[in-house]
Amino acid sequence: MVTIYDIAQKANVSAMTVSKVINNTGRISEETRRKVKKVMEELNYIPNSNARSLVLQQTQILSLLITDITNPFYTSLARGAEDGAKQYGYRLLFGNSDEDYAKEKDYVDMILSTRVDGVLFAPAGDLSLKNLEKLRAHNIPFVIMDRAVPGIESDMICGDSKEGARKLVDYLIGLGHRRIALVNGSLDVSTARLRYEGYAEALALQGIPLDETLIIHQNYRDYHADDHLEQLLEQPSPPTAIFAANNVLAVGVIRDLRDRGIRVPEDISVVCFDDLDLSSALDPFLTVAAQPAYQFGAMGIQLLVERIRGSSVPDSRKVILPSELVIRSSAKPI
Amino acid sequence: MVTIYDIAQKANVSAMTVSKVINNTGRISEETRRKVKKVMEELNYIPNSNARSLVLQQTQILSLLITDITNPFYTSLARGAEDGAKQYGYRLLFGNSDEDYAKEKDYVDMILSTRVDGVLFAPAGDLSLKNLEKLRAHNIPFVIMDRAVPGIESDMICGDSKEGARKLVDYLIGLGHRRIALVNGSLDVSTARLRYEGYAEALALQGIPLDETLIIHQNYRDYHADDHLEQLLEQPSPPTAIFAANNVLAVGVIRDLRDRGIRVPEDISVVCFDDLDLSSALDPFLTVAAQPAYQFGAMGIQLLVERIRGSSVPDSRKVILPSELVIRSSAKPI
DNA sequence: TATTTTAAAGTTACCGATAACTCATTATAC
DNA sequence: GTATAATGAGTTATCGGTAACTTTAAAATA
Repeated sequence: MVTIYDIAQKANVSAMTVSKVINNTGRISEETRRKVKKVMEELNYIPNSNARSLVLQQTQILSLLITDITNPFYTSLARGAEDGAKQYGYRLLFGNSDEDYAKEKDYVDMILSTRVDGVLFAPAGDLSLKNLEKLRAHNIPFVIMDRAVPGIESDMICGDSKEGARKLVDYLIGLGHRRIALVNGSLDVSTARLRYEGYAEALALQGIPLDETLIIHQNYRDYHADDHLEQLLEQPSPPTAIFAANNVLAVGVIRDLRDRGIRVPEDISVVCFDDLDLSSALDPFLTVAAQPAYQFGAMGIQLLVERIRGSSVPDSRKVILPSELVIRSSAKPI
Repeated sequence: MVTIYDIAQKANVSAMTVSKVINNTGRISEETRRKVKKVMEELNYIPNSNARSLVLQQTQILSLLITDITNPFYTSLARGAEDGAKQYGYRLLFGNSDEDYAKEKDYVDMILSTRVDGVLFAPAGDLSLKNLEKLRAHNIPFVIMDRAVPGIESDMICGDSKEGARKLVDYLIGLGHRRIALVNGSLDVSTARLRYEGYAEALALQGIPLDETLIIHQNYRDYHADDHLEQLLEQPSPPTAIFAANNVLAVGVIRDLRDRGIRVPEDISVVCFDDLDLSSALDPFLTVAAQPAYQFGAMGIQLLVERIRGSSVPDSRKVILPSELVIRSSAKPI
C-alpha cells in the first residue's frame, strides 16, 4: 500500500508536507501542492484511516446497533441513520443484536475496541443496562433509540408507545369491541410495558375491566404464540379484537388465526404498532400505529453528532416522535 | 483510555509481556499471566484495534455493500452476512449504495481507507466496473453478489435469473396467458438482462412472439412506471399477465393497478422475482421466484473468508443459488 | 546593509500495538 | 564444574499518520 512516505519521496518533499496537503493545513505553496497532488493521483494514494485514528484519537466511525434487521421498522431506521452518517461524514459500523443480550455484549466489545466516536443504540431491553454502562465507563457517547433502559440517563429518541397504544385500543373500543386481547413483547422491554399501560388505560377510561387472561407475552422478534393463542380463543368469552404490540407479532398472530380458519377482520379484528412498508404498499390491510422509523435513525445521528461535537449540549435530551394511527381494514366494527 | 503501557506499569512488567498475554504468544509464566490478566480486568482494558490493525496490516473488518436496504431480499442477505461475519470473527462495515454509482464510489473509498480485509459487494450495475477495478487495484479481496459485472472476473454468488424468469413465465403460459408484460429493471444490471432473456426464451419456446410494446424498463429500487403502465393497459390488445423483475417493482405495479380499479389476479395476473418475507407471511398472495437471500450473505462471507485466508483457493468460483417457484394467488388461469 | 518578519518546508516525537531480537536466569548434559 | 539448552522477560524498531516545533530562505523594514 502506498503511504505518505512514498508520495513524499517521489515528490521530493517531506512526509509532513504531504500530510499538510492532504489535510489542507499549514502553509504550502501552490506549486508544491500541485506537485504533491499529482504524485498522489499517480500512485493512487488512499489515506490509512487506522493510522489517522490512532494519532487523532477519533475514527469518524459511528456504530448502529439494532435488534432485528429483518424488521422493516429497524430497516427504515437504519436507512435514516445511514443517510445521516453520510451527511455528517461518518462511516457506519453495523450491528444486529437479535434481541439477545449476549450478542449485544459482543457488539459492545467490538465497538469499544474499534474506538468508534459514538453509538446509536437500540437496546434489547432492561438488561442492556450493563452494556450501556460499559460504553459510558469508556466515555463513548451514545444515543438510545426506541426503548428506554431504567438506570440510564442519556440522549434518547423514543416513540409514544403509551399514547399510540391508547389510540389503537381506543379505536377498537370505538368500533364496539370490549374483549380486546394484547399480544405483547417481553416485559423487560420498556415499550412493551408502556404499550401495556396504554392498553390498560384505554380500557380503564371506558370502564372495561382488565382481564389478564387476555394478555400474552412474547418476544418482539420471533413469534411462536400458538399454544397461548389457542387458550385465548377457547375461552368461554373469547376476544373479538387483538392488539399486537408490534408488526412481527401481528403477522404471527394473523397467520396463526388464518391457519385456524379464523378470518381477519370478519371473525376477529387485529391492530398493531409499527407499519409493514412494502407489505402495506402491496395491500393496505393492517391498521397500525405507524412510527416514523426513518426519523428515528436520522435524528438519532443528529443528536449523536451534536453530542460528539458540541460541548454545550444540554444533558439528556429526550425526543418523542409521535406515531400515526393509520386506519386500514384489519379491524372492523363488532 | 487504558493502554498496554498502563497495564504494564501497574503489573510491573513490560508492555511486550502484556501483549503476549493478550495474544497468547511467546513464553509467559502462569504467575505473570495471572497478574497481568488481573490488572487488565481492574483497569477495564480494551485493546485498540486501530493500533493493532496498523502493525498487523489487517483489520478483521469486512465490508458489506448492498444496493437497497429497504428491500427484504437484501435485508435477509445482510442477516446472513452478519451471522457469517460473526462466526468467522469479523466486524461488518455496512454500506448501502441505493443503486447509485456515485454513492457506491464513496463507499469504495471509505472501504479502501478503512483497509478492510475484504468486501461483499452487490454491484449497482455494469458501471460498478470502475469501483470494482479500484478495489482490485488495491488488492482488496471481494466477492460479487447477485449481479455479474462484465469485465470483472471474481468469486461470485448469483441467482438463476434466467432460469427463474423462465419458470415464472412458463407458469403464466401454462395458465393460458399469451399477452405477458415484463416490468424489468434497468438493462445495465445483469439480472435484468437475464430475466429478460428468460422471459424471451419462455415465450419463444411456446411460439409466442416477443412484443417489445409489452416491456417496461424501470429502476429496481424506486418504481414510478405509472405513465408506461397506462400505455401498456390502453393497448388494443393489453396484457393479461405481468412479470415484474423484482419484488419492489411488483408491489409498485400492483399498487398502480389497484389505483385504477384493476383487480389482481381477477383482471390481471402478476408474478415476480424475490419474495416479500413478512408480507408473504401476513398474506401469502404474490406468486414469486424466491431466492435464498440469507444464503447469499452467509455463503458470500464464507467464500470471502476462504479467499482471504486460503492461498490455494481456485481462481474465480461461481456459485449459483437456485430460486424456488412459490405459487400463491396473484396469478390465475386466463 | 543589517535586522526583522514571514512564508514554506522539514524534524522529531508520539498515538498503541506487535515482530524480531536480545538478555538474564535456571535447568540439563557431559 | 563448565558448556549448552530452555525458559521467561525485556529492548528496539516499526506500522502510517499528525502535532508542535524548528529551520531555511526570501521579502520587508529600518
